[in-house]
Amino acid sequence: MFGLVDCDNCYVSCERVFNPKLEGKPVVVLSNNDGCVVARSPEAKALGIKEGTPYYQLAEQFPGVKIEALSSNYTLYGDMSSRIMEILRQAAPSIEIYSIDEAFLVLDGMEQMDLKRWGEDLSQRIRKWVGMPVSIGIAPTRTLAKMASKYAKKYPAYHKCCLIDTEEKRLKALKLFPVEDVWGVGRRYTEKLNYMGVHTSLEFHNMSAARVQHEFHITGLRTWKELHGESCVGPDVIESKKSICTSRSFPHMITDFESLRTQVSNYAAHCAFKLRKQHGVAQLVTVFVTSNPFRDDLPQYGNSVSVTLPTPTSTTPELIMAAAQGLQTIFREGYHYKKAGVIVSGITPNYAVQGSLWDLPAEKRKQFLELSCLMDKVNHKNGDDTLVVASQQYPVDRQTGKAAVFKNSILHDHRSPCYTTNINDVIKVYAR
DNA sequence: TCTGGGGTCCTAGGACCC
DNA sequence: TCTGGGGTCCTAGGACCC
Repeated sequence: MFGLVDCDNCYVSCERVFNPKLEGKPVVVLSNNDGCVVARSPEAKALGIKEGTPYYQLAEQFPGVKIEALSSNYTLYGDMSSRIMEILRQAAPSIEIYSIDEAFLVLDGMEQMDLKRWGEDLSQRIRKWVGMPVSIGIAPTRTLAKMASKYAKKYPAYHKCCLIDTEEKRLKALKLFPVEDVWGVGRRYTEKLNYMGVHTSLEFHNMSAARVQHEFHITGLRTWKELHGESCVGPDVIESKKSICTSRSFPHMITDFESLRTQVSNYAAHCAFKLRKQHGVAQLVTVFVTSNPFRDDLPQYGNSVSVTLPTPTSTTPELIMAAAQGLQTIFREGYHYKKAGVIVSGITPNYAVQGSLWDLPAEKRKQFLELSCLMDKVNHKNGDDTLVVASQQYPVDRQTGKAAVFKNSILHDHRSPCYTTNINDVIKVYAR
């Protein structure tokens, strides 16, 4: 049996733990730059606020309604998440962390227990110890466990835990569950299934395996098997990432190469940091830029390029240089750029690096690596971006004397304090 | 004025090999 | 007029997830 633990309205619930005044009100949490809605309280959902709604449209769509809007605070959510995961680790034989607000539990050897009761207790414990409401689904496959958790979330009578452990329950659950809500069925598959006259997961379940395989390939067939109770969707427990991406939209559009290069340098530096953190090195650096697709009045442009490094590396200077080199080949004058990003891939462990004839001298790389690790240490101790490579803050604004990077940094005007990780934030709150 | 970020997997088709 | 057979690897794009 598998369990799936899912936080209810994760980001909003995190905020409410430390600000109880938000209870019972429509609350939304916004994406970077306070761009659009990424999380909603039940009250906000009831109002009809859709996920992904641009923040500025809320006032137009809901005139006169008081909606609490908060900037996202990932430091807080990440810390709350790790507390919950720690409880799960102690509760289950093994867990697979699936995302910041979800984890699968592998319940091997617990089949004889009263799993319904066990799940209800676990949910209550998390609520009591961390303050987070969670819904739990338990079933023979991960896909069915996901389905069960949605039932647990929707119907209070389940007491936060829904168990699918008999044929009867499985078929009943399938019958009442829209196929588009099945894990593994996205927008495109839904369109196709609806066109074929399939609307509930039971109808999908009743299709022939051959037909499913033909129309939806191996991925669709796996989902189909999972609904039949055959476990075949892997946990994807990935110790180290196969690719690492850092990308951002800019609050103000960028037209000049220097400013864009500054942003790209920062993203490359961040990728390098994440890479070192997982003890990896990357062979490929991809840079992409796009204009603003919402501005019909402006010419559109988007492009990407990959730069292969002679030798895989994780040093900040090398990855910045590769990214800047890539940017040079795709940058075009005359466009208003809204977003850029850097992806590093071809990742291997850093102990198995194959050298190259055309490489940097070993001594130079060693220096770069030592420098990068030193930066990590200083930045960990004193805060992000205490030490940066010069190109990350170039050019300096002649009027203000401030670096370009600060001129275009992310906006988050409604961010809550980092209650659990920053003592200064906590002191400020109490002082108020 | 203002529209997010970060991943994985699969498949088809092209390049290349003998 | 006619131009083989069998394979691997890589990449872009499309699907999915949160």
